[in-house]
Amino acid sequence: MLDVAEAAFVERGYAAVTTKEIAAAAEVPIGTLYQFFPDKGAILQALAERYTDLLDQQLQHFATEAMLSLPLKSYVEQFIESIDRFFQDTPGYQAVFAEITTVMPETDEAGDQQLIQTFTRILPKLNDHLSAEDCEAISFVMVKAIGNLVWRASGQEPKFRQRLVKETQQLAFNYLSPYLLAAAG
Amino acid sequence: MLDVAEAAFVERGYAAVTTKEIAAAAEVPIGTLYQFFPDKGAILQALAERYTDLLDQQLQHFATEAMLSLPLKSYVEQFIESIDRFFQDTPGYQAVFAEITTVMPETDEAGDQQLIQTFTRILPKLNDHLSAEDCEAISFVMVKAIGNLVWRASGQEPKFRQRLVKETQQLAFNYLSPYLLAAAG
DNA sequence: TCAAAACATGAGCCTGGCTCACATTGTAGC
DNA sequence: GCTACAATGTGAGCCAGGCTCATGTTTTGA
Repeated sequence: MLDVAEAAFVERGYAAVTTKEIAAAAEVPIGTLYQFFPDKGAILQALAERYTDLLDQQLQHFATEAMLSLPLKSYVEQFIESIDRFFQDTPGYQAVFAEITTVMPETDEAGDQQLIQTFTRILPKLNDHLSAEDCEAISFVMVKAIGNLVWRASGQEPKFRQRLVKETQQLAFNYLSPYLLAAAG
Repeated sequence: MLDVAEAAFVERGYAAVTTKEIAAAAEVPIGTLYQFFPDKGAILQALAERYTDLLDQQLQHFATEAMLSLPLKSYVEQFIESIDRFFQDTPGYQAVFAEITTVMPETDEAGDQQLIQTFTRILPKLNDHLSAEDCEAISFVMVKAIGNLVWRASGQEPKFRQRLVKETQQLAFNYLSPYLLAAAG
């Protein structure tokens, strides 16, 4: 049912898809659809949560020993590549989150907050001198800046997209270096 | 008329405001409203263009001799402070652009593109060794990353917001340094 | 076997964007 | 001043889409 809605949203956009269509495509009467979801927005929200959990899971991978022991440069590069790949492989994510921001800003915020928290928990493992405040601010910047950049990049021509991903890696590395490199105070 | 719509959108959000209400508040019949704007989205678009021009004008200020001769650090700091101030002083911008992204993505894209172009024209004045490609990629990153960061920061608690603005300045400076500092190749 | 509870259904309500037939005002030729 | 015609203003109502709820239909349990 969610999958049917997802496919429709991806293809034609949230606003253009009617609840009647979703119900018809899922081969259930509208009444039944409204027993599972209190309103149209809830369908979007359910999808959003599914996606955020998926992306969050990917981030978790960067909390593993193997990853944490990499040089910062490689770590950041792989991190961003992984996000880029997620966006490429999950076209629904974009379709859903483009809408979520306006239709349900709280849900969008909650999703970002989940990612920020995950990242805030990773940071001390890279440098245990960082204060909690630092970690929160850095995570915020990373999630909001990189999330938006990679998202916007994914809509560009492949060649330019490649370049933008590289720039994003540069941006992230240059930003994090002073906080995370051994030389930092 | 635009001002009436703006006030309503800021207060209650685009979706919650009906065209009938706008017409009533502006003391014109709906028919008349629809002579000025082909549809509800056009009102939003008109507001968006007004805002983008306003912000673009602020960016132009950073193409002046006086500004260009500043050290990169101060230049970047003032640049971002200026954007932050714009967001603070122009609550309508946020209300409008939160919607624009989904309701009229082309318009949103066009707005960003206008800012990117302006910035692409400034960059060679800071370092004339940069290729056109470099300039475009850097501008893209700056507009999308900083725009989003400052926007999201503006919804946070004042103290945290301050911190985020500082981090954004750091982010921008660290990113631009290799491209723009004399030492750079 | 039969109440009564639980669930499924889709006709239709309601709201909000937008239209268009009609009213009003403005213009020009006599 | 009067009439014909154009330009403009107006708001009742059309239509689509989100959502409800009265009415079946099935399940449960005594």
